Amino acid sequence: MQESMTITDGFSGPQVCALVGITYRQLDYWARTGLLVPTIAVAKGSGSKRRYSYHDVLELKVIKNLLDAGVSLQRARQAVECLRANLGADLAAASLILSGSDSVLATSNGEIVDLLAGGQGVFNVVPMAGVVSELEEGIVAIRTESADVVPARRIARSA
Amino acid sequence: MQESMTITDGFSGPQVCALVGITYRQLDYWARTGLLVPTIAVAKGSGSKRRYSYHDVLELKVIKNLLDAGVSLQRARQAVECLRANLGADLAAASLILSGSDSVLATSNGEIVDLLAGGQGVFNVVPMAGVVSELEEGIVAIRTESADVVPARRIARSA
DNA sequence: CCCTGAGATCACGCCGGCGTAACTACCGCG
DNA sequence: CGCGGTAGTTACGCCGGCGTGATCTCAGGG
Repeated sequence: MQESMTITDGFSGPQVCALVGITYRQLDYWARTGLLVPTIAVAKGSGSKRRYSYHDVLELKVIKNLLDAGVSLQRARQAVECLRANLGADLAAASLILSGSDSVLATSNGEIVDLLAGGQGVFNVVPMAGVVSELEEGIVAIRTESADVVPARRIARSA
Repeated sequence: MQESMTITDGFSGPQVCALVGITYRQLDYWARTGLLVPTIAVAKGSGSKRRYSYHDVLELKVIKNLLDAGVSLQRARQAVECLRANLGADLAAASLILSGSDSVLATSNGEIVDLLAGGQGVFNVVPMAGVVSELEEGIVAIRTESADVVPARRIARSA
């Protein structure tokens, strides 16, 4: 998926909103307050376009899931930092765990159990497999929609 | 601990604040908005006294821990409901898990792992052992303080 | 009875998060 | 160039949660 995407690709603001299931207002607010700033291209004024990477979108999806679980944006900030510190990890096989001011990407059930057993306070656990698969489905869907539009034009050109 | 407490005992508002680590304003707001209404005695106007049971205080401690983990009051409401539905459970050996609109008191690591594996979305996990032990320590402490005051009077009386 | 301490209540306002509508600017096409 | 579509920006206000200070009421003691 990522391999087929070049650096000039990425996702527009509205695309991201559709993929992640959030309002444009939310996305804008998060960009403005520095929670999640697009890594490919920031906004340069009215009429310009932000550009988000695959990893940006994944992070946003995690934020959304945390919000749905009643977790605050402040706390979600911690999750984003952890994910950005683990850019190369195999996320689909991991669970992101927030505990106090620590954050861990646990890669086995044993690791999770150990963390929970050693804990005081509440843990927020984000199984990443679901996040990744859901996002990939969404990306396939919008790429398919875009492809539907483009080939029609190309057919017209060759005829 | 609970056995030594009769129905007329319980904890005052300010005692609860000290035990749980919250402000009076918070406690008052939660009582007024119905998040956690004291079960022994509600407020009956200015100058009256609320009275909280041990289980009330335990629930409040869970709420506080959830807040500290960035979880919203709305979500904490779910935790309270689950705990109230399990009044007789051995809480010290369980973990409270919030998942979507479901809540479970898991009593084994295997159960926790199964829940996490079957999940979409984010889990809030509250290991109850820490909550219970911390609360019991706190209760011992305030009972000790109260006892310090009372015996001194009794010594004076026998001398 | 009066006073004091304790607990509850009231009132105002702050802050975060974001809904909603209107406005601005950019880009591409004819 | 003009126009329309699209995306970003601005502005106002709502709501939840609660800090802070002032006020009210109850209960007990002198």
